[in-house]
Amino acid sequence: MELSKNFEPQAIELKWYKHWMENGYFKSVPDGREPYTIVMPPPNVTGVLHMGHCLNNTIQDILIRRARMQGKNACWVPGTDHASIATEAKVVAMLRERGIAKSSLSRQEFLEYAWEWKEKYGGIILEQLKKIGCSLDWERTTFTMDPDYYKSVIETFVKLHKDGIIYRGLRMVNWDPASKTALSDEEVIFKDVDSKLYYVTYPFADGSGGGITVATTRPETILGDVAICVNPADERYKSFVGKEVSVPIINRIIPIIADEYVTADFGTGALKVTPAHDKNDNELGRKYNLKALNTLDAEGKFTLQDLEDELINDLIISYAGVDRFVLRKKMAADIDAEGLLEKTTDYKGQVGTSERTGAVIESRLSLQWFMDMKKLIAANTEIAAAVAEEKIKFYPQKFKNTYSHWMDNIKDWCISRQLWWGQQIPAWYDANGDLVAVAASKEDAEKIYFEKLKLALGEEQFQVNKENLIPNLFQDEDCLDTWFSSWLWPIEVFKGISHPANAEIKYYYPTQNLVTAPEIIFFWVARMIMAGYMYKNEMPFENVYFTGIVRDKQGRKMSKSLGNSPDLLELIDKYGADAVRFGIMIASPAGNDILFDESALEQGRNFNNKMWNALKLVKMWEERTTNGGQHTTDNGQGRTDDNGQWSALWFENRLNEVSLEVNELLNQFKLSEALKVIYSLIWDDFCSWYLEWVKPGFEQPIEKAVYEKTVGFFSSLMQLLHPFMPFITEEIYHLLVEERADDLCIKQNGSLDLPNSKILSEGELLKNIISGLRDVRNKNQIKPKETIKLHIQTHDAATYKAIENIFAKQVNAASIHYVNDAVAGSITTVIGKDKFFIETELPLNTTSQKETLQKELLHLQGFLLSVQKKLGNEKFVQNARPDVLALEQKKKADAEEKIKIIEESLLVI
RNA sequence: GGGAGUUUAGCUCAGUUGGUUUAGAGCAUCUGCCUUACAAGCAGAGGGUCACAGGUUCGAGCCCUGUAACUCCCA
Repeated sequence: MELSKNFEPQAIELKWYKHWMENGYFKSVPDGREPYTIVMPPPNVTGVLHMGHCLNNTIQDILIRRARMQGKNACWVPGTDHASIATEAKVVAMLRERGIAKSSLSRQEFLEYAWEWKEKYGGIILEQLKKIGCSLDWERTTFTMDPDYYKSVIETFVKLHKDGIIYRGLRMVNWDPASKTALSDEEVIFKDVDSKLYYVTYPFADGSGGGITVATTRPETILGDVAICVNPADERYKSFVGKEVSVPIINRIIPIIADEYVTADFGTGALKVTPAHDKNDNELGRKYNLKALNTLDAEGKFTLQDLEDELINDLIISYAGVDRFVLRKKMAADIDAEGLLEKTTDYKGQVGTSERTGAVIESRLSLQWFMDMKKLIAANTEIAAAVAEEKIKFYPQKFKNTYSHWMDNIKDWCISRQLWWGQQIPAWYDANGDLVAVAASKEDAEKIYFEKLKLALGEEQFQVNKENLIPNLFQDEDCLDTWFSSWLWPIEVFKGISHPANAEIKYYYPTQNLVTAPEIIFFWVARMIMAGYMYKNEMPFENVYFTGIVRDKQGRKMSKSLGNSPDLLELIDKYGADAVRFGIMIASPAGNDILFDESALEQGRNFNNKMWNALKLVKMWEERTTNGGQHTTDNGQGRTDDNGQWSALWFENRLNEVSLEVNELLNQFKLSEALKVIYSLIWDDFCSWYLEWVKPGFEQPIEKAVYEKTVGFFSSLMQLLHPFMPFITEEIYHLLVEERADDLCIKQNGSLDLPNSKILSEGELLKNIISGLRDVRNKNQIKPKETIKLHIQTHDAATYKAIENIFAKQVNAASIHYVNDAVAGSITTVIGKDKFFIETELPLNTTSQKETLQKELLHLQGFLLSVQKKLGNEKFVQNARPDVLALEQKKKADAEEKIKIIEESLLVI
């Protein structure tokens, strides 16, 4: 067979993915094997594959493929999230493009458009995951608004309401004026902004002249002010407390009050209190029984609604409908015109913004549904304990603290959203808008309605008026926070809520690993743990692996707006999926951000190419094997020649050694390190050393046994690498031996033998000799083609005899002799404790040899000195552990011996 | 403001309960090679006061205290 010059990934990737699918290798059904389950964090249904997904899913694929090869029943569940806000925003934008306003549609009509959009664009991302080789069980694909899933979410809500954990209340919420919905605290991102502090004076109402000056970043809320507050200990204002001042522009008379809450050294030490537009002000307002006057509407525009009882002038009327940020400047100017703006200064502050729309959040008093988190956690102590006690393990561990800290300071969760795309809140109201029932269906709600009536009217009256009591209930218009459905994910993908105690949930739950970003530790991870303990009385997963954020070369977060996020599909086309997987995995330890650099993909592609060429080399030997048998032959130069047997023995041990190491690393989730170790095993040990050692001379045959061993090693290497780079490894596995009966994808890992340390250290010696002698050749400018005669002065000729044939070939030595004395007129070098004399035709350059040896000598003398110092220290000798002491003594003896050898060598040069 | 973490070669990172050769790897750099698998390659080399200042110890990259810079989370 003719193999291409370089590895060409495109065709083979398609071929193998199809083959794996056709054979159902990714499909999982419960059986007698141990399950190994991962539920994929469901991407937004409208999402497209980006670097973060690629990293995240590559990691999951590595874990799941490894488990599959370890004989476990590997099940990786795909799916998508309906992503309420994000998707609704996209649908609204799409409608706008078609000239349709959301407000012109009924809920039903809007949802029809949304589903149409979902069917068309939803799940593109799942197709893209196939390109990077993800071995997901596609038959299990789940969507968070599938009928069963939807039903489960509703049932969960009803039950939690019944348990008193979900409640409805008028609270200050985070309001997103762009999408006109409430948000949870977790959806608010704080950002640093350059703003201004406006120093506004409120004149005393008694006309005594003067006033009190407050510093505010938000003059646009001034018309909602109901008090001025100072710290009671603040000497400057003590006499002011109890006085009244007048609010600029509207001339409302408000009191000056005192409360510890105010910090005396911020601004002027006086705070304006606006209960309708600030959380803390709202607290103050409640404490002192102050009215909350709302002056901003749902879109963040000025509204007169709450001011109608007051004297409103034309200026105030002109504010109606003006956007908050425009209003800020306008009002500052108007206050200035009244002579009440003392000054403005620059100020670096923070504002909350919406995670989805980026809009600046308003605190707004609003009637919403909440979950009482403290109550929930108190009833399920395992939620906090499981992580604290490491029943659920976090990688890296530091996130354990983050989790605990959040748990300790948990706030109620606002779960209602003023959106249509999502699970509609199962609350029912009567014609007056009063809440009648929380129930999964209208029928249930009506039943409850009648029960309540019966209770209120009495049986008799109820029966009489039954006919006239038409319920006329309507459902809450709002829908639930997306995360209120995703928190059921690991349970409901196996129908654990909709069909409890079914065989699947029993088998697959709890899952083994969750791989996700630390950003959603509160949004999702913590809440899944809650749901797990509440509904299954069991943790949802054993391990959580937190990936880092993918950043560009300059450390900037990848984002659409910066345009620094490369097109993944293009990268896959250019480098191949295996190379992309390699590139993204090679430098991404758990929890660390990864700096994405295309050169890492090049490294991956080069690695592919290296393996491809190794394959070509091995295939060249296939037709030229010989049955020389196990005996050694005389190669005519007085050296024994084992035809590669020793090399094969060495590599077998090296392979075992590294395989054990890789196992250990993977058990600790050190994926990146494991890949590095495999990379080096293949490139350095296998290609650079082993293949060169067993490589026959030009057009010479290779020992059949060695050839077969080599094919076996190569296959094992592919098996070791397969979870990381599935495509090329499967391809090479099949090309190495044509007509294989099995596929690497499901090949089971065998048990590993402990390596023989003697062989391994001999291998190290061999490498050192070759490197050392090549260095000498380089430094003395001996051309690769020129042969040398090698004389070795050693006490251990036996070890050398076994490997001399190998290093002779590698350093192009025509002959090897063992001597007892220095060889005159040769280049001298010291490797380990042995002296090597190199005879060449070239004139000798003794200066460079001397320099090298002297440098080495200096280093050894310095080293010896430090060891001697240690050993000369009585306290060390008394206190150090015996094995440490013995080691230091050995170091000393070794150094002294080496120094002696080098000194001797220097004498004869 | 509260909390967590990081600081080791030009870059990205390893460095296990303190002792294994006066600190390791990959990439990048430099030198020499078109050697019949691979120039997307081969062979070799150089490069670090382990952020800084103290301390504990016979012994510190690792433990303690302080300082500085950076990052993340929370308010």
